[in-house]
Amino acid sequence: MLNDYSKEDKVLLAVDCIIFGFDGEDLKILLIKRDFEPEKGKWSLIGGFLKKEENLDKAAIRILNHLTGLDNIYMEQLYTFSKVDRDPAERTISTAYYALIDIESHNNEFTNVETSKWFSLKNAPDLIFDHNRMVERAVSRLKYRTKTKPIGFELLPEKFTMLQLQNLYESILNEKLDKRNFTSKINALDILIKLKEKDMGSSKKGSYLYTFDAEKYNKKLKEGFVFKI
Amino acid sequence: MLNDYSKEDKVLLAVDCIIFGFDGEDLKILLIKRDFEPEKGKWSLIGGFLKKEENLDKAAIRILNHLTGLDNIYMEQLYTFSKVDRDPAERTISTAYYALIDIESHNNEFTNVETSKWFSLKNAPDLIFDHNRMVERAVSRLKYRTKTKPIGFELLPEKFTMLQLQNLYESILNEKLDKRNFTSKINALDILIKLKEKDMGSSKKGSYLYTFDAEKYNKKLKEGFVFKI
DNA sequence: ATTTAAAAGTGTAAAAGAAACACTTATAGA
DNA sequence: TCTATAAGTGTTTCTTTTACACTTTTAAAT
Repeated sequence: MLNDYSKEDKVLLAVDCIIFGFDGEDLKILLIKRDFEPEKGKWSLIGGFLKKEENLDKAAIRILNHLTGLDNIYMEQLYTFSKVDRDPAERTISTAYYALIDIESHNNEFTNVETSKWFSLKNAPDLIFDHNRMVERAVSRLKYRTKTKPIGFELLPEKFTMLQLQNLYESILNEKLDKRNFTSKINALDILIKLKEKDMGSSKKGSYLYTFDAEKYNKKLKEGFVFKI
Repeated sequence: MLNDYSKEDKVLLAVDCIIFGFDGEDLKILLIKRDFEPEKGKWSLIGGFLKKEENLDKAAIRILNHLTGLDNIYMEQLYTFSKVDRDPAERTISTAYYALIDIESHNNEFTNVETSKWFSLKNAPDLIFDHNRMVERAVSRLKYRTKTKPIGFELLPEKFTMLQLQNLYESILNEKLDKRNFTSKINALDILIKLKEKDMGSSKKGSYLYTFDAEKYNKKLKEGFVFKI
């Protein structure tokens, strides 16, 4: 006897992406203005539908790439939202993903969307459907992840100053941190490379640039190292 | 212009449940022997398909209740698994949920499944499809949750001893804990009620029984209390 | 009645980690 | 050469976590 799948309901499975960016000041999300009904003209996350021949991770990458031109971006599945009437047009389920991108280095890549815009989390507009709840959940996941995985670097340029890193953590965790304690904590992790090069833009003295040493981090991971901010 | 949903692929959306139980010794999961193809005769999580008129939480509750008779059970959505060929019979996506139940008090309720069985996590059999990976993920989520939310009590009888609680935490976290440190940590949380009653089964002296004080916990939550083991 | 055995119950000291805190240095630009 | 500005740097205090062992209670055996 074969289980009879044919009687079961099939549904549309959407993928929506919360795209986080950081401009050195504020944590931001990328939103688009919908140019189709329902909810035309309102702000929304970018999204699309899963195709039969791809898995959700692939769909998320495709959708992000198609709408923004972005490639090779950190993404993580967040949660699947399934309220019956979440999309008034049709019964859809949506699996939310969040993505972390460095705004600076991808500044010119938003080729396919005229109507996309970065918003500071604090003054982001109201979103369609259940997208506000998706963002909420993404923010709290991001807080947790940045404390336990070195993913903050995904939001920064390749080279960054200690102050930029601290500002990033302060924005994500939504709290002020002590400069000396932060610096020594980060240094104690021993997963950054301090460059000879300085960023002279922010002060007269200039401040040293760092990069994340992914190789060293992975090596330490294997030896039982636990990342913890 | 309305977005044309009709061109998009629809898929079967399954729900699979990792059911955790605790017998005072080991952390266990409830599995069933499949009596239909594919993979007939192999062990599997319980599962079913989402119906059009319900959301995933409801589906998970329905599926758990239908196959086990269990009701009013702690459940949480875990992750959505979507590998293209995860089910060889047909393209299905599966959202996994995990449930926590107290084995003792629900001992006689497994009415609808002749072939269900509790397995210690350590010597659970190999499972069909991607169910092993689901269990892995559920275990790690459970570890995290028990450290940060008072959900361990869901796995214990209404009244329990301090030692039972410690054994539970040791099983979930997979590490030995110090009795004195554990007791004072739990007492410091101040969310248990110590009963006059003793459990005389485990020793000559007998050990005091406790219950979780959900009301007090919720009141403390509102005042900013953070649960942390 | 007394002894025995077995788990329950309890506190303190040492170590580690987190938090608070302020002055010196380097350098561009005036 | 003076000035203004952010960068860079250690120590002390407090809090939290860990390590550790003896006494108490009582049922069961003698």
